[in-house]
Parts: sequence; C-alpha cells; structure tokens
Amino acid sequence: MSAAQVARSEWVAAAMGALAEAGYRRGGARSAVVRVLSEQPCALSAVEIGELLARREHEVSRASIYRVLEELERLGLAQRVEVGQGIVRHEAAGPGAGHHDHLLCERCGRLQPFHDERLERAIARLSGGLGMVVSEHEVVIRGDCASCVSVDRN
Amino acid sequence: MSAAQVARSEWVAAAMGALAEAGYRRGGARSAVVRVLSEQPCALSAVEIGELLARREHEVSRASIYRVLEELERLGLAQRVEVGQGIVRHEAAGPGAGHHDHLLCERCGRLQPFHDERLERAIARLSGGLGMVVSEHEVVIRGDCASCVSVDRN
DNA sequence: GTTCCTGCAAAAGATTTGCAGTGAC
DNA sequence: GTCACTGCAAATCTTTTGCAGGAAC
Repeated sequence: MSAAQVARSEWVAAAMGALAEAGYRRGGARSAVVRVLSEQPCALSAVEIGELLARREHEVSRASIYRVLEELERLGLAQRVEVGQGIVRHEAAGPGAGHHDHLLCERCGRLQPFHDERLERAIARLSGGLGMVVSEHEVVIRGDCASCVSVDRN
Repeated sequence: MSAAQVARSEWVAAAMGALAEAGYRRGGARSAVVRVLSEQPCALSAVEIGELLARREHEVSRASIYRVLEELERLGLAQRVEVGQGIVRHEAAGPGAGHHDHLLCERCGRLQPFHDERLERAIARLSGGLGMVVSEHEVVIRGDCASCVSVDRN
C-alpha cells in the first residue's frame, strides 16, 4: 500500500468518525460518497461522483450526493473547488487528505493537483498578518497544459 | 484623482480599445458593463452588475451582461472569480486593472482584495517549472473575517 | 444598407427542497 | 419504535441560446 493510499484510508476513517460523532448514521449513500472521494486524486463534480458510483457500486440519487457533500463541507472534511463552467467540484480535505493546489488547463479543462512548499510557506506567513482567522486556502494556476501546447505544434 | 482611479480609467480605455480592435461596436450595454466593472474594488456576480446598472444608469438585460462578460473574458480584460455558492463573479483584469488575490469570509460571504509581493514571487517562480504555459493565477484565502470574529466575542 | 448589439422569452443545467418510504440504532 | 437517511419529483436559480427589432458604422 502506497503512502498516499494509507493517507486516504486514514481520511476515510477520520471522515466516518467525525460524521458519527456529529450524530450522523452511516447510510449507504453517505459511505459510498466518502469512499469515492477518498480514491480520487483531484476534485470531482456532483455529477461525476454520481456517474462513478453508478458504474462502480450502485446508483445514488443526485440529491443525496449534494446533501452528503454539504455535510462533509460543513465538517471541514471536504472542500469546494470552483473552477470554470459554473460547475462546482469537491474533494477530500482536512486530516489525512493531504493539501494540494490546482492547475487548470483552459483548453482541455483538465484539473491537476500540485504541491509547492515555498508557496505554502508564503501563504502561511501571509495569513498571520491578515487580521482574519484563516481556515484554508486554494491556489488555481490557469494556462495551457503541456499536451495541449504540443498538439498545437503539430 | 487617486492612483487607483487613474489606473481604472486606463483600464476602461484599454478595454474599449481592445474591444474596438476586435471588431466590436460600442453599444450601450457593453460600455455600461465596462464602466461598472472599472469602478468596483472587487469581483461582482452578473446579478449584482445588473442591479447596480438598474440603480445607477439604466436597466440592462441579464443576457447582455453575460454576453459582454464572456467577450471581456475571452479578450483577457476580465477574469472569473468563483468562490462559494455556485455563483460566478467577474472583475476587471489585464493591463491597467491591477492584479490582486482574494480573502473570503465564510460567515458573511464578503470578498476582499489583497496583494502580497512575496506570494506573487513564489507563484512566478513556481510557474516556470510546471511544463505549462501559465496565463494567470488566483489565490483565495478563506476564514472568518475580523468583524465576524469580533461579533462572536460579544 | 449591412452587420452587429440588445432585449425578450424559452431552454438548459446545476442545485435545493418537500415528502414519503426504508433502514440504522 | 423512533429518528435519521434516501430517492423521487418538483421547484429554484444561474447561465445560455434563438430570434426579431433597433443601433452603429
């Protein structure tokens, strides 16, 4: 099991624990959404989550997906990532989920995670002086990804 | 006239020029939207732009606002800022508009601009090594703003 | 006069809500 | 047995599109 997989299974445990502690019971839709989120490298839209679930486990209603995502976000276990096309994407967040930021290709729409220590330090330092209780941050870098640019050259 | 106001009027001129150069004529809705954007310190939603215009100039149809914003974004004169509630906000961007990043209060929903040189440098340095042609970036820091926190203390 | 710009109305999506049945505890 | 969870259908809201009249050039 890779380090990332271990971290992800820790996130599943943490998420289920936090949900239980908040008085939620563990219905099928809820754990299915948690499981799907834990396996993704990057953010998914509610529709994509629904499609994945339909394909790999069993159909879960769109409304339930939205409700579960809302709960997870309220508890700080998931994070909204809003980037392009008016669609909201969601990904695992909080303890065990591993923070990352995002690269968005403006041509193909692909969203990729990345991480940079220097950037994180700059934000941490900055956060101290804002007069605001900072809970999280998000960086989106937009441009044309390598594969789109190389297609262009042909 | 303050430095910011000068910059903003430069942006209006640049935007109108770029639009003209791209073959657009100057209809009422288009210049009204450009003017409203130029006066705002931070991003507005299409609905908010419509309300401001209705109050201060004259009613502009929602569809036209969306069309103008789309043109401006295609020309790099405006930028989408997507942050919470599935609503897309828009703000002036490009030459004369002054880049800034965003602070979002998760309690009151207020969006404020901020700028930090160290952060910009970290992102510029990072962008070089991504294997991607970077066109812009956006940083959103979320948390509870000073006024919301002080309300809490009372 | 031609071509572009706008507003209106309808359409298309995404997200939320109300309600009744089912399942967890 | 009670209360929470889920699915379904309807409602809401934002954004997009088609079309006809009006305005810029």
